[in-house]
Amino acid sequence: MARQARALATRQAVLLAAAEVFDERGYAAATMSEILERAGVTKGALYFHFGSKEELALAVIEGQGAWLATWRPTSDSPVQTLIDLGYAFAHALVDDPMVRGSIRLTIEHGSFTQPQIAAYQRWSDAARALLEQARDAGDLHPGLDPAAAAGVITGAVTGIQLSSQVLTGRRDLLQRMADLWTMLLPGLVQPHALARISVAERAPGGGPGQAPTPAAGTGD
Amino acid sequence: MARQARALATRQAVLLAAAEVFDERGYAAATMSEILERAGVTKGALYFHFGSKEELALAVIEGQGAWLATWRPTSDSPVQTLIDLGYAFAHALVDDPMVRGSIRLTIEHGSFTQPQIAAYQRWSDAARALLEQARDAGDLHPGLDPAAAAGVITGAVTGIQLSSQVLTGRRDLLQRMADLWTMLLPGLVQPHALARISVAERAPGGGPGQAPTPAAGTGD
DNA sequence: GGTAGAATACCTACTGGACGGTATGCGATT
DNA sequence: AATCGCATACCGTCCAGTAGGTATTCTACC
Repeated sequence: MARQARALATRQAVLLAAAEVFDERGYAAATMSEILERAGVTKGALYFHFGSKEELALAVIEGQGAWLATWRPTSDSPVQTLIDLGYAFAHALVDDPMVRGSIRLTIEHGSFTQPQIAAYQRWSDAARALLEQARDAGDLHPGLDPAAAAGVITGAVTGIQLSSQVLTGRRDLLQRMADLWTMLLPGLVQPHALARISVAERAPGGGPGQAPTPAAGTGD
Repeated sequence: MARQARALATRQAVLLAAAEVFDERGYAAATMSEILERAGVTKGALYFHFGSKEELALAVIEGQGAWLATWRPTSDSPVQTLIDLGYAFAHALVDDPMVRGSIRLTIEHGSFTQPQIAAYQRWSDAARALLEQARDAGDLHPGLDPAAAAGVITGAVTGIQLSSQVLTGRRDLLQRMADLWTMLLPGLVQPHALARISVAERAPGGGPGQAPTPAAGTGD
């Protein structure tokens, strides 16, 4: 597909710079000039890889899916895996510029319409799949709808993350995540399952590293 | 202060139009031209009342505080009041353009920094006050921190609202709110108190109407 | 293994348009 | 008659995108 290694490198540089600028300024306020400058490439190079500002933003959003796709279960317990996923995501929100930019663009629903619906859906689907496993294992409260719970959890995580960012620059994100799980789990899982779950973060680092295979090309 | 009734009317028209446009496009993508057009006023009129685009946005954000300030407890039970407040807010998010625009601007943390922190804080403080009352009444789980719970609740509501907007244009907002309370309350209040609380929406309409006294003037 | 030439990858300079904000003037209200 | 409230016309700036040329890398053939 992409022929030269050099091309891949500049493409990645552009994507990273774009993610950073989109994260800091938002889509509309971000300027191509700042992205160019930060990536250390020229306008011609950028527009060779990405046909427009919007196309570039879509490629950044796609990075979120790439991150999620690298996630692997961390426990036999689906609920525990869900909690671990939440913490890994929280770390990515602090450390991984691609994820940060992607999330900001996803939250800004203005300019586009379809793509960030897909992004939300991906998270919700992942959570629902884990919750369905938990239900089948008899861990959840009877009558609890995994889809509804998945919606609540993804929404809550989204909002927790957002308020943490606005209020403290995400400095208290981990604490807020712990608070969320502490208060939410009793309404989801039965007491016998609750006893086997660690609500606090387990592994200090956690999460997939930088995605090895970058976003699929949306170019040309 | 404001001398003529006509002036107040145009000011309100501008504010309303601005709230709508900010809600639909976001701060940066919103143009003054569209606000002018929708308000049916000219540039001179607008800039007489608001010195800049940012000042106009701040006035819109202030509408959120005005809405919250008109809220009055709806029940003897603080927790029930909190739930009712959530539903009233959900209705305002659907019906009240000022609240919608204000929320969108609050969520976009890019251009400003201070004001929307205040907006978040107001919600968090309101929730914390109610939760402290609930704690003093012995309704909460012992050891539960009202401030932490308030943070979780405001964050969760923020995110629920946001995902509902992106995914369904807020059509399922009420359902998602009900889901949230159903799953969250067991982690907050003790069983004996839980029995006295209605998690579903109680009054069909609900919430303060359009704020009678508009936002305090930031113009001069 | 050297070279023509064809893609591929990138650079520079420019453009057209839109946008926020201002200067100035004029009727209405007090 | 003086302030208030608003209208019109204009300005400087900045930005996404493009046109057209240049460098780099790959392929093919000798």
